[in-house]
Amino acid sequence: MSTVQSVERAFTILEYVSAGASGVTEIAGQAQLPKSTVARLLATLESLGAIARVGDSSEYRLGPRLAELVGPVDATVQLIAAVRPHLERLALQLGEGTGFAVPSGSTVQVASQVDGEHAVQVRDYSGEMFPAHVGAPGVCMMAEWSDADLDRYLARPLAGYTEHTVVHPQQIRERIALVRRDGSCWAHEEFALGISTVAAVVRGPKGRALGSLYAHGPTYRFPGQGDADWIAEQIRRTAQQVFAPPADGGWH
Amino acid sequence: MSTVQSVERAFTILEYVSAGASGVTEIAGQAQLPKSTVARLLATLESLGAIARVGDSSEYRLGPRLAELVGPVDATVQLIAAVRPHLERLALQLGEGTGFAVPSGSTVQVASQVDGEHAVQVRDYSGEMFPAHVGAPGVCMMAEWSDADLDRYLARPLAGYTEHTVVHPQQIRERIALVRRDGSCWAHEEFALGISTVAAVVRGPKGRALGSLYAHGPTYRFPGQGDADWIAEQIRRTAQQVFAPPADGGWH
DNA sequence: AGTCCCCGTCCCACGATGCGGTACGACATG
DNA sequence: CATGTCGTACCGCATCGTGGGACGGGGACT
Repeated sequence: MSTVQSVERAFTILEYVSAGASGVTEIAGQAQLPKSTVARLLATLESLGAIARVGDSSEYRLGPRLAELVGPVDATVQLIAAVRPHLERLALQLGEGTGFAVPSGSTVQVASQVDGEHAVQVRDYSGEMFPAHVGAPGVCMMAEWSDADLDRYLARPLAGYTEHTVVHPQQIRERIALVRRDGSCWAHEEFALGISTVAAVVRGPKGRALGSLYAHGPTYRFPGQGDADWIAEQIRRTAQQVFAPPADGGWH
Repeated sequence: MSTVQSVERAFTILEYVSAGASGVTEIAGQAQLPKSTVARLLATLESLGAIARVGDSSEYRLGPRLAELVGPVDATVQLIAAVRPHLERLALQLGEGTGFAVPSGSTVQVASQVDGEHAVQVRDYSGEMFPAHVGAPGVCMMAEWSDADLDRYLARPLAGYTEHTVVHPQQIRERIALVRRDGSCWAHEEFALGISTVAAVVRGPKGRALGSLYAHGPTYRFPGQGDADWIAEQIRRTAQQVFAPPADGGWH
């Protein structure tokens, strides 16, 4: 079936506005459309609430309407609330800090963090975002990506946060293969010197990966000698418990 | 300037899909449009990723594209991260539990909660949602609404969670007037028996209300005798500190 | 098994709507 | 003051979107 050109153009304009383009002429240039066409589509999107002008200017930003349609904030807040008791229990069990990161495009964002019991701690990263390849939580999320998404991500230059950050695409692919096999991932001093992290994904009731649950600590004591496998097992086990199915084996 | 009918229709369809309507015929009926028109617009939205079919069926759901455009999860997670140290400090200062609620349509959702020091505590409400009129945080958010939004909300039957919940529209209007004057709000045993809450809104750098910061405790000890005004002052002061402007008086 | 009903898809004729060029006023800059 | 750029409004045109209707598929019912 054919599609509607005007609607496709409207979404193109929304993408440019979302990406920061803000005036009629700028958007027309980027979208390769006549100004009058862009102006008319902008007026339509504005009347719908999909975009809004900034004050009296001719600069546009996304408006409230799309957020109203999507409404995902509630789900993420509930997810964080559901995960946090597990983070607290795990922090007591391991004696180290724990955290939960949610995917956000090709980054992951630290959504919740619980301190361990030691005086020497990992600082609070709550709210901060990292490229997906930088550290165990993100690599665990990447293991859930399609091949196409992974290829696209690895085709671009990747930032190294420390000299230990794995940035070579082939090495990233290999460790993703390991994550897919083992269900968890260790990273040492990759997003910050002196910090080690082990992560596993939290899956929702329907099996979709919602984020990564992890523990971290100073590399000099975490993991303790011979503890890495046991700690990884606790991480995987805790991640599975967040949305554990009933004992009869499944959801209906 | 004129607007583009096809784009308006596409958004109408998105609203019906978002609200749960799922098939061509159902949406056509609700939107009062011919089936072929709806089918073509659905096909366009599907090709854009704005909606997606559920498996091989003809049921539609919102697709990932809109969430990608909006991307508000990051902002809320960052907001929660920004607020939490203030909640922790305030909980220590007051000796009672504190919390932060974000607006979600005509409800408010408890986004973060910190326990007080007492053995007798308010239980964890993290993630839970309440109608805006039920309790201090929501009433503070309502004080930010336009008159039209307020009229619309008050025109419908309002749930009472306890016999103390204020559900009479005129009384709600009066207390909103008080919030607008005083900048904070007390509520006693309105969303749950035995719990008192005092709240004030947290404003972003540009003055927009982002959510409500509050303290709560068992009504028998909170507030202490003669403490209500002082506690309210601490709540307002803490709320203002979350995004305090520089000392020169403003943002530029 | 046959019939009926409803759904979603597709096709096509038609004209309404969207397109895009252009002019103009407002504003910023030198 | 001159110039350049922007956003808006207008208008002629024809392309694109509309909507009626046919059709095949699938499910329900007898």
